[in-house]
Amino acid sequence: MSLDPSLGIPVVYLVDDEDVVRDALAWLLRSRRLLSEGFASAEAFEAFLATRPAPWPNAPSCLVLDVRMTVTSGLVLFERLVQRGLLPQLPVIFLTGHGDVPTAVAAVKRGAFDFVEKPFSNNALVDRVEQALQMSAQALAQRRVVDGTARALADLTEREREVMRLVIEGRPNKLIADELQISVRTVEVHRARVFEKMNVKSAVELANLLRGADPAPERG
Amino acid sequence: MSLDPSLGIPVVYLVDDEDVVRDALAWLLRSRRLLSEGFASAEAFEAFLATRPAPWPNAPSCLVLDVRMTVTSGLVLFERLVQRGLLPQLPVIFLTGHGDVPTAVAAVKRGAFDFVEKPFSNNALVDRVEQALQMSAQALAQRRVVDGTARALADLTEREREVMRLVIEGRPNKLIADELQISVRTVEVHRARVFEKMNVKSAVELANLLRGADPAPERG
DNA sequence: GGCCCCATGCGCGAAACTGCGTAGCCCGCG
DNA sequence: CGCGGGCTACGCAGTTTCGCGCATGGGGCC
Repeated sequence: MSLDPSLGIPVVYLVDDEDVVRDALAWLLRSRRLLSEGFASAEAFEAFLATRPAPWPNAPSCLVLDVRMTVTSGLVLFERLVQRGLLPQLPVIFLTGHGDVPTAVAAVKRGAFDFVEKPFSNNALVDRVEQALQMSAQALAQRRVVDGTARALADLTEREREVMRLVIEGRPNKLIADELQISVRTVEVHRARVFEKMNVKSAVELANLLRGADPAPERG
Repeated sequence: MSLDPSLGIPVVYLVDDEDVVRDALAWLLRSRRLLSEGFASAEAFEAFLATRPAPWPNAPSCLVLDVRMTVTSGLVLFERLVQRGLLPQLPVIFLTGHGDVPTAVAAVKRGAFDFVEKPFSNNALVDRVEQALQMSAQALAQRRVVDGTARALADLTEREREVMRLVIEGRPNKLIADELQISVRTVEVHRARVFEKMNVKSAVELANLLRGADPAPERG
């Protein structure tokens, strides 16, 4: 496997309230040439998050998270990360001492990357971490594309968006003009501007561009 | 929640080698007005599958599957169903007596709809079954669309597909003609035939149609 | 009063769509 | 063998749509 270097150096975040665990993990990861950063509580990690600029992470990252912690449980922190939409870019690997099937199943269904019981095999864990980083890299690349089109989209005029909507439904200018109660010429102007701003040359390209730019549904 | 009646009556398949469990589940489901069908082994269920016509299921269905069974484990059967691509249309709810986190996590990550420990709450299980049926119904509806376009696609000539490919890349007829070393007129003919066979009126509609007709990637 | 957005008109050339007709090729059917 | 039918390919002509430049005008906003 190989990570796109343009995405930056991968980082593994460790959140566990036991110093020894964090230290052991940090040592393990370091021995495999993986950079890590430790936090002793969910609060500490969230405080760290608050200092990060908006589009975060920008480097492939993953979170190794202890389920049971004092003050705030790993599950709660996880849920907050889900809410913030950080999941795809920051895959979460749970660590737990006490195997609890319903919790594990719920976490995975909710989008956790993995759920590992302690004690764990060093090899296996590092493998999972690397797979998580891989997924993060993919998500970051994907996000770049989506953000790009989203920014272009935001730059459109209201009218232009309106015209665009009808264009990507496949309607000819004439019908669009009719529907919006404006002249064909005006539609053409808007259409041209949309193509220009979205950096495409045809309606089909525009449609193709917009297909990848919307999220997928959830599961039960 | 409501199921599309055009999809047929929902069926819950029960695979468990213990008669009492099957009977209890059948009774439970029946009391909630859900049709079920029991199988005493993975083999029995697969034999049943073999008697089914190719596009199956055609009614919303789900499988309640015991993990531990003699002869063939539920996990093995599950894996075979995954291989056959039955998962989306036939969500699988695992039942297990012995909580095993790694197994549960692996199953869910592999696409199992749920993983429930015995003993379970009747209410909760029926809820999950109904959600699974709901998902199945969605998957079936989705499959219909995909199959429809796939059939139409298969009805195209080789040349027509070729032209179509370039059309949905957004290229004008002129360039397509150039690329295929044929006259513009011929391209127009093919293009028109493609639109006719695919039952669309514009290139954008065609692109939109083909977008939904391909599967999604996997997870680690 | 510039500046931007929206809207429109006119006109030209290019591209697209359609109908009608032609034609070679291959293949199966009687 | 001849004939119809499907596939591919092309031309001509007419209509429609598109793309674009040029010009005009009104309504906000700083």
